[in-house]
Amino acid sequence: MDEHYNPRDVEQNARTFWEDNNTFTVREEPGKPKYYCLSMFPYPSGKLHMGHVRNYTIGDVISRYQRMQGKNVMQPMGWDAFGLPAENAAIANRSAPAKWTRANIDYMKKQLRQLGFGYDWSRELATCDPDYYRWEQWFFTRLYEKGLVYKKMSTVNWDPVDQTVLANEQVVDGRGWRSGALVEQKKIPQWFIRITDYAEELLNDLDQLEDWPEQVKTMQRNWIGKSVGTELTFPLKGRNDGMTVYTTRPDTLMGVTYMAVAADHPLARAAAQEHRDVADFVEQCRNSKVAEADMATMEKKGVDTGYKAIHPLTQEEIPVWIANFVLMDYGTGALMAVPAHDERDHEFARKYRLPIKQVIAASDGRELDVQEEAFTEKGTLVSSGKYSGLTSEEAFEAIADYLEEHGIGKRTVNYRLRDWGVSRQRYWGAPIPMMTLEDGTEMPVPDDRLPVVLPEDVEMDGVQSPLKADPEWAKTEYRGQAATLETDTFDTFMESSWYYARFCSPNYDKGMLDPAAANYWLPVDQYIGGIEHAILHLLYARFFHKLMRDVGLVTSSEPFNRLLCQGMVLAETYYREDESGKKTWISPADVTVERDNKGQVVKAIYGKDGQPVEIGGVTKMSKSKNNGIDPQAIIDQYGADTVRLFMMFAAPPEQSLEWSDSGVEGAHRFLKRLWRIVRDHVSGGDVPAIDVGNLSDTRRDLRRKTHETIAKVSDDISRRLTFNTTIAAIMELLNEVGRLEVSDEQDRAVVQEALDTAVLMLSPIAPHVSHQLWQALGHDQPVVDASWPIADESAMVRSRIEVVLQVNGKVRGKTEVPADIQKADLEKLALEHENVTRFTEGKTVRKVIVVPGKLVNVVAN
RNA sequence: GGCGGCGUGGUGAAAUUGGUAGACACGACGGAUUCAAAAUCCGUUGGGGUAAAACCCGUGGCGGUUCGAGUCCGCCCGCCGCUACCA
Repeated sequence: MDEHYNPRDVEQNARTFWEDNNTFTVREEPGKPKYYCLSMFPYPSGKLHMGHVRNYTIGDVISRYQRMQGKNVMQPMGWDAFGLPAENAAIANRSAPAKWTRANIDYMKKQLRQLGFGYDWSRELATCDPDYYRWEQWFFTRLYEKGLVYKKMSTVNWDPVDQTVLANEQVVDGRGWRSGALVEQKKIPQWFIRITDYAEELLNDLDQLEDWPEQVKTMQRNWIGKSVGTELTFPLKGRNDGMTVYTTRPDTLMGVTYMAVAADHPLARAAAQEHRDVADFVEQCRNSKVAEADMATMEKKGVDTGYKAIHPLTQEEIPVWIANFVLMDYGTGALMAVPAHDERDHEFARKYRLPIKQVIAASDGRELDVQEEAFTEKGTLVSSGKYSGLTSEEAFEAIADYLEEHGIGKRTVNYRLRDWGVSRQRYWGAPIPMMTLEDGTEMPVPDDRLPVVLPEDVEMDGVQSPLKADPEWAKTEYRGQAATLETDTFDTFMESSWYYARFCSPNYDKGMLDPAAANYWLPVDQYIGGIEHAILHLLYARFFHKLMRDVGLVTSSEPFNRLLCQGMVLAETYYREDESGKKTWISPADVTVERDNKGQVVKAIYGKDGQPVEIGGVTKMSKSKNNGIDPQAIIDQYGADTVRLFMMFAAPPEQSLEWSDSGVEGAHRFLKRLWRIVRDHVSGGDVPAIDVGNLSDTRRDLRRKTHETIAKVSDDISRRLTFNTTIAAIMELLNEVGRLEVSDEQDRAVVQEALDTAVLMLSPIAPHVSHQLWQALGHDQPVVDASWPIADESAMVRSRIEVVLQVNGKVRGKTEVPADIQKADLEKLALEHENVTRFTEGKTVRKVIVVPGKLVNVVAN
């Protein structure tokens, strides 16, 4: 064993061993419990960033732990290879997106290997490979046949920078979620998948996902946005048609004082034909709709159409307004306004002096002034004719019944979720396998012509997709009839919605999935990825899984049993400001900090000129703040194990993690120390077996610590997924080893057990150094195949324990007592304790609370 | 505005079921080793208080429940994330 820890050699050796032995190549083994551990695959942007390193380290730790539990562990890796950055890079470099992408994949794969992740590389896939997207195209045509795909002309979000259509979900504050450009409105024919057909199931099945963070499930529920209400039609005075509205509060029907429609609503257009001011207002709404960045402060505005609706119960005439807060896309694009019981309606009514009529009273009878403030809770109906006195719930049913009986309305369920638009006007994506015949018929590309291959040898001009620029590409024929292929490509969320399933049979060429393999491995046991995918990716993947089930490819209904969302990686920022207030961000790698003698940072110095810089606070690593730390530099300096160890130690996985150079050094120091302790120990030669029945107190103490650590670490790593406390516990164990004065062979025997245990438990986190140390400790079997240690209950038994003595809840002393002490004896002992009597003197003891094995609290006053 | 999360030493954090607040690290300070430094090892390290103890204060703030609250409840302040008028 080498004198010093040399990560470069140690890590190279371990990697060579794993590669030579195909350690991580797995196949289905019926009868052996499987464990499918998946980390979200990366977009091959060029090189790994710290977020990847964190994500993949968590996945690898879990995988290696499960392997040591005897599971048949599959941990695959691949590439989410389609997407816009490749096009942008290709334009900048005057090369092809495919070439750029494949070069990035090669480099990042090398980095992943260097980090020692135990992937089954034989399963590697890239979504830009025709063998992959071929089956996506095949699947899409199945969905088309099932009527789950349709095309519609619709107003879509047009991103003028990316030259692409964005889904509603991809528009953030009226801007493209990637480019940040203001989104424009444009009408384009688009392909849609009917995710709304599955809205109910996607919502209900969330309840089965016990091991998903509650936060993510809540976000998905809100996104699906189910509401139960009533649709009802108000006749319009002097017109043949009526206006249909959707309400979740039919119990407030008697409080309607005006109606409101969206500016795009047919009624608004009709009114615009008749009145100049209405036309102006409609035009104004259309232009301001998406350009308005801060909708929260947007003033509610409206205009009276002049139309009158007839209240279906009272036959009263109600004015119809156009209001800028009514959305055409939700419900029917029109609503019945009940200003007394809805905040938006209230604000609007006050502004335009429309009447406010109370019809709900608070259930607890408290006085309300609905002229001042809307009362939005449910309660008891008042001023509602025959419905007065009913509760909101009763009135909901009674009024809905009435409307249905009289053919005025019906109960309706509404979702906020919209269908999934999958067309993109980009080049670098999977071609949508549809074609249009000369006679205008649209049909899917037949199976035997799939895949529709994306040409890779192209030149990007930055304006038009090469698919659209080349008039020849789309030309085809069908049964003698000329036809043209669709030149749009799929949303890249399509590829990432099923890759987890393809990993089960990545090279299968007889179908999308090999059902035997898919049903052996699926569902994924543990999925790990960033919280930013909490809604979109995870919802689409869940949707795809149900679609695949309904096509007969898988038997399960949900793809991911357990989900872990890791937090962001943050770093300090530094900057300088010039006279104009422009900030120049300086990389933390070029800055050194000075501290006062309390350890407080007082100054930051730029290494290149020795002058101070401003400290800008800790934020997510990003290009814009120039605070990204390149993992490669850290790996080169300290080795992969140090990086992995630091990442797992600095914070629990769900929390954000702050990068710290000194923390990295600390992690490295720990590994060096471990190396030295093992080296010193093994230099003493072989050790005898532990004479368990005949241990001195100090040896028994160390042995107890060893087994307590096993118990704690096993729980932390499997149930709690708190790797930071795992590492802390192993450090404690080693500190304990260091404290034991080794004087004879039995001392060495308990030290051997402690070190064996420490190395085993550290091996999922720092696998390279553990590989070597395990050998050095005298084991022939590689640590990666070793069994996880099992805590020996008998070694954890204590004969004496320390209990805390409290008076009125304050700690007044501690005392060591036999572990099996009787409650009465312990109570007596406590009351006689010197420091306890000091505080009970002159008082009456009212009560004594004994928590067995923990504490005694004497209550006295 | 809504929903969710968080707030603990100089710093990252721990405290798992309401039961010893600050484990484990980082940093800082002191010491050993060294010609010197790096590396390494040992010690101290929430604040006040003391010769040392005792003791007092302390988990964003105020209140409450409890024998006992970082943990539960209410209100308030601050930070972060998601979401954006969903009838």
